[in-house]
Amino acid sequence: MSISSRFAVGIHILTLIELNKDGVTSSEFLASSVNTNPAVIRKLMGMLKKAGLIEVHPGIAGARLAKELSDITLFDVYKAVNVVQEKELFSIHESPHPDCPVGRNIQNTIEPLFTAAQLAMEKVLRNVTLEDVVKDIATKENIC
Amino acid sequence: MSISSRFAVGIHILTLIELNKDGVTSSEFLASSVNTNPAVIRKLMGMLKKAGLIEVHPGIAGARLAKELSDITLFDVYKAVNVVQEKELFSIHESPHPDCPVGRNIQNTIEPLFTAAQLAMEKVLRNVTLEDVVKDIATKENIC
DNA sequence: TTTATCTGTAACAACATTGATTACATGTAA
DNA sequence: TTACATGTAATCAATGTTGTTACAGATAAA
Repeated sequence: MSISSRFAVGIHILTLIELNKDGVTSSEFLASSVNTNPAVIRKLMGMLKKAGLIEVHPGIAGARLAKELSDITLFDVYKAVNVVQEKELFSIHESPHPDCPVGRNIQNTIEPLFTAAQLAMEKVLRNVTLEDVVKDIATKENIC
Repeated sequence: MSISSRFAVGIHILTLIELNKDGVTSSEFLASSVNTNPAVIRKLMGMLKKAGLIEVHPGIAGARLAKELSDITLFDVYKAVNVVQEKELFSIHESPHPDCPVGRNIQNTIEPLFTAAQLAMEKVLRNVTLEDVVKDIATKENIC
């Protein structure tokens, strides 16, 4: 099972808004680049807006970044699109049997281990900004 | 979205096999402790067996660990129960538009970042063994 | 004010995965 | 032979994802 591609698409959206900042980045334009439906993009834009990452207004075409590129980390996007809940990357089975020494302790024993693993993953995401992503694409395109 | 509880149940199974090593750990016994169906347990036991973590034989009740407790890491269990594929904790949208500078590069740019995050998470799992889990439960039960 | 165009959002379908359940074939030992 | 265990397939309900359609509401321009 994989984490929803909303995360990757969210990064795509923000990156394209930046690289197209001299133009109008509408949901249709984004949908074409991502290769999906404009309604899907608008739903994601709603999440990014709610998280304070972009500015977008009903009736007005286009979206703009609400923060500096270097102030937006992949973790911000990850949280914005709501793909993984806090402490819930891994799920633990409910209601193990309380009469068993393992059953009555397994959840409390496992939980901090799973949380530590999740936090390690999230720490990597915190250390990458959209600026890094944009620069990497610029390098690949030789427009640096 | 969460990683399947097969992972947590796999840990539960192995831990209980160890703590019940003087008895017979059948799928029914395990199912009772986990609070699920014996067939679910047998399916998981099949995965753990295939990964070389336990020994179990058709027609013979009970399972035994195939390795030392300290030689089984959470990562081994995680791989055994097949909850996350290599490089696929995060999914990336397919077929972005090749005519767009972002569309034609986003996958290659994002992939190593996602992989790094996944590896950081897995590294934590590699550093915890079943022995740690069993000891923690023993401590909680005051049977240390 | 009307019209065109955009965002915001809800409803629905198609699909995949999970976990539970049932059933039964197969293997083992008494 | 019998009792009981594992191995495994089929099915189902519940859930989440993604795509699609439709339409309400906001805005700007004619």
